[in-house]
Amino acid sequence: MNEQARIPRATAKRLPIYYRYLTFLEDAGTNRISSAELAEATKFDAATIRRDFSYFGALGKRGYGYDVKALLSFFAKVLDQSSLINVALIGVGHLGHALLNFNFHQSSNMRIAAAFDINEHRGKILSGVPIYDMSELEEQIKAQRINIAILTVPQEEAQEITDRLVSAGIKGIMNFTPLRVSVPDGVRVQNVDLTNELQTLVYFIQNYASITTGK
Amino acid sequence: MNEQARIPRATAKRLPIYYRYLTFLEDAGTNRISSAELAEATKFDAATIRRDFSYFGALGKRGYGYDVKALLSFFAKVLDQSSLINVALIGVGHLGHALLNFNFHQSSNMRIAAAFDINEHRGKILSGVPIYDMSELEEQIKAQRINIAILTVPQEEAQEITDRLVSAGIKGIMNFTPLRVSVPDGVRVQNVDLTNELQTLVYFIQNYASITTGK
DNA sequence: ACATTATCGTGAAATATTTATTAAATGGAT
DNA sequence: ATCCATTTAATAAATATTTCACGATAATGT
Repeated sequence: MNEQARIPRATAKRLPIYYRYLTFLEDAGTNRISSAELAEATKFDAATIRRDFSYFGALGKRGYGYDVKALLSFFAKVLDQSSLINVALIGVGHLGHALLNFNFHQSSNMRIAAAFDINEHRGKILSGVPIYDMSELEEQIKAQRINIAILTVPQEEAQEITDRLVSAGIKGIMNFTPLRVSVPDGVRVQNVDLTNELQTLVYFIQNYASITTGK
Repeated sequence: MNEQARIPRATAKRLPIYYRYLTFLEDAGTNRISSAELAEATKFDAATIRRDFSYFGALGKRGYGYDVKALLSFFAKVLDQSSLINVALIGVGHLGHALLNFNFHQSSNMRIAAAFDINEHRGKILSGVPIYDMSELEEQIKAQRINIAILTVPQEEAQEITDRLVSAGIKGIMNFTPLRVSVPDGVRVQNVDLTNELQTLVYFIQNYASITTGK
């Protein structure tokens, strides 16, 4: 049932969550896991989990569950955990600083390899990451073959910098600004809008009182 | 509640985004806006936007578009922008610090009114927000009638603190930890998992190359 | 060896969401 | 005043996603 027909997006978004929990289980020495236990930990419905896994083939054993090691090494391949992925951070303000200290590498194969800001920090190394001046953006991104960027600049600059990122070869942007930036086809933007998340939370509390599940 | 049939969740999540853009338009002195223009700014499909608005009744005029002021004041009511909403921040690490400096109040009716951490910062005031010791959690949350919390504590403590928050009356949690915490019915959790967002971005870039839209 | 139990995989049903289509209404141009 | 381009609202169709329900099957216990 495979030949890699495309996986539903909703499933794709859950993949990293499964992956992380599986690494936790392996570290804990757990050998087997059922969809029901996985559901308990991830808060996704057990049937959803089985369905998700089934897109990749029959990974489990009936009456038994899933073998943690096997599942983990399979998902490691799916998520391509084999190589380190370098990411650029654009804008080293408060949030940028926090992200520099946020150890992505600890629980994934990603790390911030370069950060950019206007003058203030240039030349410094913060949390082991060199800070470059914005003028070096294209040069460094190309030289370091980075194709993912985290954008934490003031809203006013977001579109202009996005354009520069795209022309430097960036293919994915995690956008922390409230502006919905425009990008050409082939570039993907993941918006992380903290004010919205909070406002949505407030709205749901006031209007959908008894429904629990987030995301 | 009201005679209003319940709005789809997908729509509810877009509401704050519409709201913010409408405030921007009003500030800019724009009087009318079409779904197509709104689509350009928000990156949602114009038909989706019209459908979203239509759940609230006929807010627009055919052949004309939407009146910015009218739409804005309507959404202000829907999102209950009338009163200030106090939020608690639990955990003042790097990310917590960034959130203290992140001016939610500027673009919404929310603000962090109290922050909690173990000893290090207790008694201080950071970015105008008093920092309390974790031991005062229940007391302060009840006294200040806070029902939303932002959780940026180490994963190991997340569930225990969540339980305390819930028993103190918290109804909504914006969870920055990778742990999927358990909460009773009536409490809503919004997970913001930065590592996941990045990993998802990587996955989409590698597997869905030409599809742009995020979220 | 056999029964019992656990648990997957999946077709089908149910929900949810987006997109296409069309008729009706509006404002502005002629 | 009439026509035309615009643009919504409503209905229908198409997609996407989740959930149900159950047969199939592996592991375990007797």
